[in-house]
Amino acid sequence: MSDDDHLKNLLNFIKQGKTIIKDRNVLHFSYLPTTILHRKNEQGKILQSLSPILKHSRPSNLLIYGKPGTGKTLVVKKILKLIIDDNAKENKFPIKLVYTNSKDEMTLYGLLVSLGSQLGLKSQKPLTNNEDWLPKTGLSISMVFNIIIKTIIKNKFNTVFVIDEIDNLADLVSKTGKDILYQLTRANERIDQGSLTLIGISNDLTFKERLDPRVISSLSEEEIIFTNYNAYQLKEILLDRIKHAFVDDNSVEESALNLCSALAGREHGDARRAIDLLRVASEIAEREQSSTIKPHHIKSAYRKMEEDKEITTLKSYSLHEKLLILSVLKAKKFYTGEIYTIYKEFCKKISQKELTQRRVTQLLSELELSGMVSGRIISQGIHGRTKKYTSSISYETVVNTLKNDTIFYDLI
DNA sequence: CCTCCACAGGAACTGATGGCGT
DNA sequence: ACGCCATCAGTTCCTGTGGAGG
Repeated sequence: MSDDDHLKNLLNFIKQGKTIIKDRNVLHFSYLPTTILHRKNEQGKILQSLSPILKHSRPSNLLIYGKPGTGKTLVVKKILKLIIDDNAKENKFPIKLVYTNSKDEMTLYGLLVSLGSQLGLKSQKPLTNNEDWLPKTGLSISMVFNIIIKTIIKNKFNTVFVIDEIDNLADLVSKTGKDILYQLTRANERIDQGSLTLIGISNDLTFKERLDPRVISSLSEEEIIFTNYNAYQLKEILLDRIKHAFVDDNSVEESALNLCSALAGREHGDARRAIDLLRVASEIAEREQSSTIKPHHIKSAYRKMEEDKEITTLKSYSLHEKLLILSVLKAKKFYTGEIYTIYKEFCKKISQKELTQRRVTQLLSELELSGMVSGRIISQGIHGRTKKYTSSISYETVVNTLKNDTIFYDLI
């Protein structure tokens, strides 16, 4: 069958209404109208610890842990929406909810500005002079912080700051040496009108060890842990989505469903991944004009997602990082010294100035963090101590991704 | 038991960028 | 036009170290 014929067939298939997907949106993790299953306890706890805010007194700060795809953010957003809606009805005193994700804001400054703009601070200079505003750049961190606190006091806001992936922020804080987290947790001492509550969401259970002990004591007044979903729970979550997403409840074969939840359960019980997997599999099945989703659709979806992830990360790398990946693949013994030599040859071939070895080890560590390569420190006695790298991405994938880039012509 | 290799990885610094107010 | 401020890629200089071989 030619490509054109296949497309025509598919068009007919879709026109005849034989498709299996009814509502694609349901197959996205963050699609809210479906229930958040197995999180009753956690929802209750969060609501309880936030309840003082409804009585106009200061609730305790809250720290929420859980691996990715355990529904932390979803649950928090749901509860905050509930509180806001309820508050809007009674309209007694203003509650301001502010959500930021530290991953979206790569810098401390950006994060604070994001918080500020959600409090209603404008980034444009206002016409009247006595109005507060917050420029997107140019101020010192402490000035931005003071403007935010001033706004809270002036408006008597009961503010809840939700900081997602707060571990990331903690890293930023320790890198820059600025004490923002400490100041945030203690800001209440400066606020006589209104309040400030902090909800931190973290993927990393150990991140607290990296914090200032003063911050820990006030930040973790309450802690809630979202446990990983097991395969059985994942299956129930998927079943719930299947009910809404597909034309027919039986569109997903039992064995495929089991495989899907097992594959996702193996990787830290990540519901996001389970749902993504199902979505990609259903798209593949539809393209094959199959009436049901079979296990092999799940398998090819799994492979496709793995490869897609590798390709997108690879593409996002800088030239030197790409060169280093190539060097690791071309190396024979995989030691840092050898990789660096190969890398230098590559640089000479394409007449690029090579980076220092120090920078290269740093880049290699960064590549290791993102999972592109894995390294192991080995000691060879008199031959010194080094690190041995292996690439987790295949040579073919790298070549296929980089071959369109003319600069790599001579290297692959 | 000591030495000494071949790096790992921390700290401090530089120079460029980009945007602010005055 | 100038001084500030934050950020980032990259450099320079440095100390630390596991264990084979003497």
